[in-house]
Amino acid sequence: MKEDPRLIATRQTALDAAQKILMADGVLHVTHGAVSKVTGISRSTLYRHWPDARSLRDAAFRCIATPPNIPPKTDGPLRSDLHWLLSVLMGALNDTPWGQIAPQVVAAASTDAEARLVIAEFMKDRFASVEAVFSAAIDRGEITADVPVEQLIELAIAAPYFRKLIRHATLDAGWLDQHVNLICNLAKCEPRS
Amino acid sequence: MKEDPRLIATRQTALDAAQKILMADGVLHVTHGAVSKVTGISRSTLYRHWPDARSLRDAAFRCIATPPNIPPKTDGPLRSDLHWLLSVLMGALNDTPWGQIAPQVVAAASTDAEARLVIAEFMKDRFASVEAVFSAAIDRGEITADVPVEQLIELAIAAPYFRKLIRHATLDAGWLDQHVNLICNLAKCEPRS
DNA sequence: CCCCCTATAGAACACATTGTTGCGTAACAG
DNA sequence: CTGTTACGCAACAATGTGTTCTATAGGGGG
Repeated sequence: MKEDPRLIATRQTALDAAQKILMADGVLHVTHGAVSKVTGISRSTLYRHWPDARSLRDAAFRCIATPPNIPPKTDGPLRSDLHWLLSVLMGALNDTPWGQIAPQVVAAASTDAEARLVIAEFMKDRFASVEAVFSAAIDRGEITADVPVEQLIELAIAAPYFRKLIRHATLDAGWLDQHVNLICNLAKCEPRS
Repeated sequence: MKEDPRLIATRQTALDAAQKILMADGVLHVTHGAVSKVTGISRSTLYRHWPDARSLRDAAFRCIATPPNIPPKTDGPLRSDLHWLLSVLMGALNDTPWGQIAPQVVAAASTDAEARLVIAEFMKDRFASVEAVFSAAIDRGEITADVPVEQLIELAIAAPYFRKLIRHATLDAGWLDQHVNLICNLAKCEPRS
């Protein structure tokens, strides 16, 4: 028993429109009425698919927040691996829908457990990627095992997000170079009590 | 000609209620009707003070976002100064209204220039505080002048905000110790090309 | 102390958004 | 071909938004 093609078509059309509205006008404007106006789909039909405004917004969020796959690279020197990985993250923030809606997900997360989950899973993947890079460096003996990897991962990821979401500063190649330098130095310098 | 005390009283009462609603239920629920219901102030009166929903919400935001004054301390060792300063910032994020509404300001900033301004000014103060600490350390000769101060400031501040707003992780004394250690190490370790 | 000014309360109004319901129609599946 | 199901449409209530009018109560200047 295959799924009714009408269901699929409606869902697809509506979600496409919802995403466009989300990115263009913000979460507040993602509404059954607005999607109906854009797509021509009846409002009651939309309500049948997404019973309330929240579920509609959540659906739009989830569509966009799907993380891009990050092909692993843990073979080169630490600096090289980190640079490549962070450039991917930076690119996602700069050039994908995720970068545009992330602030709104962050805000939603302050009152909404669902949004917190979206972020938590998203970040879990990011942390795992960076962690793999550091682990490989330790295995190679490039850095010692006693460096505070957890903290370095956090700093590595926090900086681009902070610049993008909070400071609204640019994320360009020049900044990335400096950032990677700093993290690498930190990973390789001896802790002084 | 003094200002009518009724104006002042109304504004005060309404803004207090608006702030409570903002923190408890989110920006969406800050509405003339809601404030009216809580305070007993007539809806028409509220509209006379704040002509539309946006101005009411902005007013509530601005009330809360007023930064706490940070008394400067730049006399001790770098580690001590930094620890003290960041503990103040951390405390603000943990225990003041600002920590609760910051996510919503961040989200608003993605589509609203007004909110971007609020954040920019807020961060400008924070950066200046940290910068003063580093400058003093350089003057004392505790660190060399060639450390990338700009980046260190950003890392120092980015980490607590990232943890609080995005990861929703705890900001406790133990974490702060580690964080300060890391930043200090970074400030004092020799760059390796 | 009194009068004028003005802020407030209250009600009525138009309008948009949110969400529900019932019904006729059209499309899909077996 | 027939039963099921999704769709569009219209009507509906409830809430939020914003305006306008009038009556009243409170404060300040003379």
